[in-house]
Amino acid sequence: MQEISKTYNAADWEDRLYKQWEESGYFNPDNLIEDGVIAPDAEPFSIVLPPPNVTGNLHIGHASMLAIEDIMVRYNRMQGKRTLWLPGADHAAIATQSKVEGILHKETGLTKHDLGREAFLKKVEDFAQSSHDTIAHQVRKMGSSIDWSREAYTLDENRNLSVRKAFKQMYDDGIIYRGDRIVNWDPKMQTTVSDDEIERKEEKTKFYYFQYGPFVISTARPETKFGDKHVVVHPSDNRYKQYAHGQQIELEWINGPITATILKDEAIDMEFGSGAMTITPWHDAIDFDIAQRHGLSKEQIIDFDGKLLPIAREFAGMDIHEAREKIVEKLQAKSLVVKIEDDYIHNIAINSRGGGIIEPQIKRQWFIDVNKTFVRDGKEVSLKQLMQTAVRSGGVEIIPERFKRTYFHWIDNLRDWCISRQIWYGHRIPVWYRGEEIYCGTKAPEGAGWEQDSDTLDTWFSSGLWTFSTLGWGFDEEKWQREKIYHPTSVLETGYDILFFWVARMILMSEYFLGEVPFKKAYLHGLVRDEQGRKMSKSLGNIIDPLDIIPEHGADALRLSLVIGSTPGNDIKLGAEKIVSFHNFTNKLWNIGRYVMTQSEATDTAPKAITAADHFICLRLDSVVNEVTRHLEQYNFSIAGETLRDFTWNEFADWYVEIHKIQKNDAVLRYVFETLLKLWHPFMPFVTEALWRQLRGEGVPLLMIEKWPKDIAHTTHFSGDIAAGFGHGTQPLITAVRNIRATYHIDPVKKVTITLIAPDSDFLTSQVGIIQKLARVEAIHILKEGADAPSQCAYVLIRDIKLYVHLEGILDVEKEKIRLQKELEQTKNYTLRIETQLGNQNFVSQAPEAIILKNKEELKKAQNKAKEIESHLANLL
RNA sequence: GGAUGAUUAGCUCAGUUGGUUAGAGCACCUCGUUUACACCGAGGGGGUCACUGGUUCGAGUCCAGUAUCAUCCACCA
Repeated sequence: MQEISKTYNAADWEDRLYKQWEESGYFNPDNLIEDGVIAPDAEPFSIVLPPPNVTGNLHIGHASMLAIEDIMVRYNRMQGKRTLWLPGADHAAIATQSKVEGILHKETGLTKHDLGREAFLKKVEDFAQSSHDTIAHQVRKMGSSIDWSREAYTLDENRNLSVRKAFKQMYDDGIIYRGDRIVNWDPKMQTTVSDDEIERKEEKTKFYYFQYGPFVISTARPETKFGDKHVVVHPSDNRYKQYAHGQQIELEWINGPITATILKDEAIDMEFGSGAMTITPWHDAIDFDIAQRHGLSKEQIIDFDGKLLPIAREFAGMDIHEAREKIVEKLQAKSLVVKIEDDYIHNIAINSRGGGIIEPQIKRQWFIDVNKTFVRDGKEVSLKQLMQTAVRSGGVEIIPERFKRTYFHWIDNLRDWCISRQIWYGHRIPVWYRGEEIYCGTKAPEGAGWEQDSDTLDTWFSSGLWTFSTLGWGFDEEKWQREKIYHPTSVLETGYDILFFWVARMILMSEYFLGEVPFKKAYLHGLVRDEQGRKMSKSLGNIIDPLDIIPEHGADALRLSLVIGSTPGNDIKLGAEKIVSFHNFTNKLWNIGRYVMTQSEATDTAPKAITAADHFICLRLDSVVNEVTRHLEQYNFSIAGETLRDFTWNEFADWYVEIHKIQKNDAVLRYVFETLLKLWHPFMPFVTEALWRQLRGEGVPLLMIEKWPKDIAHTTHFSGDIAAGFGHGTQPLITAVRNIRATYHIDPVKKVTITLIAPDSDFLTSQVGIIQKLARVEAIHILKEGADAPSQCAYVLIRDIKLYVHLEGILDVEKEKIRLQKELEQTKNYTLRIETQLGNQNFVSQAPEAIILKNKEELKKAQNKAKEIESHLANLL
């Protein structure tokens, strides 16, 4: 037996073990089949890694995502499924370009235009590559059992082919169109931004009231008002009923007299300001809609750099922020200013991807029409409807369910998706122009003189295809045919913050191109926050970097602290203390292992005899196996982990191991511990694998591919009557039946049979109907007092009625044991037999007192009075 | 303005279709170093489950309202 360190030193093991796993090839399901670890026709289980942006390092949120996904993947692999976890990275077009522009400017003072498209793109690619390498390293550090052989990038050659195929198909179907529409223009980054990428920030500003002919209009942005020649009021606003819709008036405005037209439109809020407003259709989405409704012309006031156009006359060429005060001065000189408020709170729109203040502009862009209908399975549907149906029908189950509402609400308000961006880093739009000719295809058209559209696609267009573009769709038909067994993927695990950006768009794309959902379940995890619940950010200095934690505490401790205490859709708070406590736990497990190793040999598989304590721990283990399995199936990772921790520490280590010191049963000790290692493996892959190798020797198969424990080695038989001890004489019958149901975990839908023994049968007869209905009782037998109690029953006393519930075959062993413990002193007329199968032998125990011995009290005695306990236990055999 | 969630021990949180005396980890107090572990063990204190009503034999759990906090969506020209 080799010397084993007293404490677990994660750093000594982790890299070595990861290398061993990787070299085994078992992260790749093909190898699992080839080596006979799983059956060739095994059920697939697949997850795509939400591709991290190549904008830098992974943060703690990524670590949490990796931990949860690795639990699912390792668990399902051990369940014998054909398990694939497919990695990749996202080019994050606008975010990455913006980041590199920033670095470039800081380091050299140059802009991307100084370098030119090609040279700048080279820089971005270099940056992306180095980010990618960092990320891949970090993903490994977390212990992620990912199939690196299938790694993909949203902007690599293959994905480009998928994107082109997708674009062309949508273009040919008329789903993608080009149009002049109002878009969110970022003058700083010189690109459009989608509605979802906009962040709003409160700003205190001045608010101006101007005289506009007979009307008073208000605005926070006087600089947009040059071209306003329509004043709009609500149709039912009595203040303006003397004016007719379409009526023209002459008035004095910023640059002289103009003719304005009065419009009546219900979009106006009568309560706000004077209830009258002028519109600037080119620079405001609502004004644009009003103008569209009334067929008005639109005029651009501000150029794409944020400067005023010639319509502003002497202000032309001026930056809009500078111009504002000057325009107001001019209006003041003309006595057109009615009032100026100073503390007006108003929201400004900002490009959340590191850009500037959004200026709405009308621009020719590419859009995906979400409302256009097409024929699918003989029915007219739109993309919106496809997205709705996928979730409504249960094809995609969202966990937690409440996000369904958010999802539907978002779709209801969804407008056409602007997919073109005026940035360089991304998939070029596969459209070519030659004069008036336009060509869309997966390859450049033949012939000279064609020029490709200079815009690129929104990054979410390519990530929307991710579940199938990674499996060969669009670039390798043979691969796709082979691998589409993994589609739809089993589950998508990602943050709720990208429900709209990504989750919804994947559903859109997959439904459109494949006619199926991209994943069967969407598990949405929360954000990781600091101890005080604040977002982690550089400026607050509260960032926990996974790479700082892992060397000191180990990846396992980090994983546990991110999983335990975390429920889907809720943010989790993480502090150093929590990590330390799980570090202590990994060490605890390590030391239990040390004890097991010094006490037993790998050959200890069959026990010579079984004591009551052995039975008890085996029974408990079985119940833990069942609970943990159930929780994992239901995505309750936190509860699964807690159940395991409580059992491992409080029952196995503190109780059974102590008993083992007095009364050794090495086979049972080993059996329980090795089963625990398997159960813990998905949560803590490193320390469990390290212990496994030490317990079994280096040459053995990896714990990673061991079979998940599920064998129920224990059966229980109860016979005789069991007294139920609640609410004697105080509660009505229904309550009693419900109590028994709850106590024995009887399925509420399941009907039971009850027997009542009472002196007053008339009273009972009158109650039969209601009891049957409310307590879901199949049959009620009423017996006269003095009749014999039926067997296989629990009974309860209610006043002077004895109620018996027939329990054959539906007793819950756990609950029953606990209850038995309490009832022990009062009732003696039962027997309890437990059979335990270990190694090919059956062991039978008929010693109920031992099963219900008061664990820790007995243990204390055992420690203090070893002799006494020894004889006590000996008597039980 | 609309929506969603949270409110349980000093702190962080469990509590899954309503059911015996509301749990855990950390922190705190007492005792103990007995060969797996002091990164430990034994024991203990501490909760009007935010508030007010309602439904029920029974409510932390279900319903209505209130308060505080958080997040998302829409935004007023």
